Amino acid sequence: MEGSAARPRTRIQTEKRDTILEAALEVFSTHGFRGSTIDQIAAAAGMSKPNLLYYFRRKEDIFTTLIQRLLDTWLAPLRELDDEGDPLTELRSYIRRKIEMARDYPRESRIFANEILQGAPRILPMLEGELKQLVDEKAVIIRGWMRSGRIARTDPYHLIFSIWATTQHYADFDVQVRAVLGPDRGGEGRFEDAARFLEQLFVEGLRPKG
Amino acid sequence: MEGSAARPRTRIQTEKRDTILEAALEVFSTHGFRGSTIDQIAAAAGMSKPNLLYYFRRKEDIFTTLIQRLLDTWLAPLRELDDEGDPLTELRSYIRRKIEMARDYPRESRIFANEILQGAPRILPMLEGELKQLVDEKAVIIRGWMRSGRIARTDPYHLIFSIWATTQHYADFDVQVRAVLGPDRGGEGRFEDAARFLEQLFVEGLRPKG
DNA sequence: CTAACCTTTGTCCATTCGGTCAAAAAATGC
DNA sequence: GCATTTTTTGACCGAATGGACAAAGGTTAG
Repeated sequence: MEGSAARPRTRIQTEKRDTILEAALEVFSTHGFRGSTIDQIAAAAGMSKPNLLYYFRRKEDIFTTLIQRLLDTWLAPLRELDDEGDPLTELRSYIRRKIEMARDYPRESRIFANEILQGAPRILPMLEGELKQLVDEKAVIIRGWMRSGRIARTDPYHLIFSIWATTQHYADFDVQVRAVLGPDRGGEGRFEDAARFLEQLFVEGLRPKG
Repeated sequence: MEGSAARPRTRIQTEKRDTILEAALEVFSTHGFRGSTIDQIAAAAGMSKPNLLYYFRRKEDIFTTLIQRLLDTWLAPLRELDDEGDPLTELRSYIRRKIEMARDYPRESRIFANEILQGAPRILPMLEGELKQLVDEKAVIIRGWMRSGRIARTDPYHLIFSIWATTQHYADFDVQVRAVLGPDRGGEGRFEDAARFLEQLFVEGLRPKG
C-alpha cells in the first residue's frame, strides 16, 4: 500500500504526514512555494528526501494538503461573526481575534500572502468559491446592521478587506513593522498596541452618526 | 569598458539597462526574486541571457538596482504629508495617493511585499535606515496634530501602518479582492469604492471628539 | 519461523539555473 | 578604410533541484 494515498491507513503514516506538514509550514512560509526545496522540508522534518516522497508523491501535494488543512483555522474568526451580537462588539472581537492570529500564527498568514501575491495559482478556486461565499454571507449581516442604524453606512466588503489588511499586516510585514518601530518599541507589546489602535479606529470610524 | 559598471557611459547602455529594469519589474513582481530566472527577464527584455549579463553581472544586481530606483517613487506620497496643511485633508489625500499608486503601480507594490514577506534579506538596511527615519519624522508631525486637538489621539506609527496595509492590499492581494467581489463588482470601480471607504473610515475614525 | 507488507535509504537521472568565456558582429574614432 | 572598442551570441560548466527506483531494513500476522 503506497503511503501517499489521500487517506493514510497506519498510525505511522498519520504521524509522519503530520511531521512533514509542520516542517512544510515552516519552510513554505519563509521561502514561498517556489523558493522552498524538498530537501529543506525533509531536513526540517528529520527524514531523507526519498522518505518524504514516500508520503507525498510531489512537492505540490504537500503544499495543497497543507493549505487545505489550514483553511478552516484561518477562516474561523470570520465564521464566528454573529448576527445576534452587538455590532461594534462583534467587529471589535473579530479584529482582536485576527490580531491574535497574526501574533500566534504568522506562518499561516504568510503562506496565504505568498500564494495570493503570486496570483493564487493553486488556491484561486477556493477564493472564488468558499471564501467568496463566506464573505457574501457576512456582508449581508453587516449590511443589516447598517440598515438598522447600529453602525455607520459603508461598504461591507471593503470593511472586511480593511480588517484583513490591517491585522494580517502585522504577520506578513512583521520585519518592516519591527524595523520602523525600532528596538525599543518593536518588542512583544506591538501586537497589543496594534490591537488598541485598530479597535479605536474601527469603532470610532463605524460609530453611527447621531 | 564593461557595461555593468555603476555608471553607464554610452547612450546604448543607459537604454538597455532601462529596458532590462522594466522587464525585471514585470518578472520579479509576479514571481519574487527567487522565483524569477535570468532567462525570463532576458526574454522579457528581448535579449539573450549573456547579453543581459553584460549589463548586470549578477541577478541580484538587477534586483537591488531596481529596488533602489523604485524607492523614491514609492515613498513620495508619505514625503508629501505636510505639517502646514489641514490634518484630516492631508491624511485624506495621502490615502488617495496611495490608492492611486496601488492601482497604477501594482508591480512596484508587489515587489516590496514579496521582499518583505521573505524577511527583507536585501532591503533590511533601507527599512531600518531611510524608511524608519522618514516615518519617525512624519510621526512627529502627526503627534503634533493630536496634541493641538485637530485629530483624535492615537498611535501615529500604527496609523501609518494601517494606511499602508489598507491601500497596498488592493495591489498585493488584488486577485483575492477580485475573487471575493465577483465579476460584477470586481471591475475598475473597485479602486474608487476602496478610496471612498477608506477616506470615510479614517476621517471618521480620527475626527477629534468634541 | 516465515511470508507478506510497510518503511527507509543510497544512488541515479534529467532539467533548470546562475554564471563564464571566447569569438563573432557591430559600432566608433581617426 | 582601418584599428579599436563596445555589444551580442552560442556553447559550455558546475551546482541545485524535483523526482524515480530498486534494494535493504523493519514490522506484523499466521
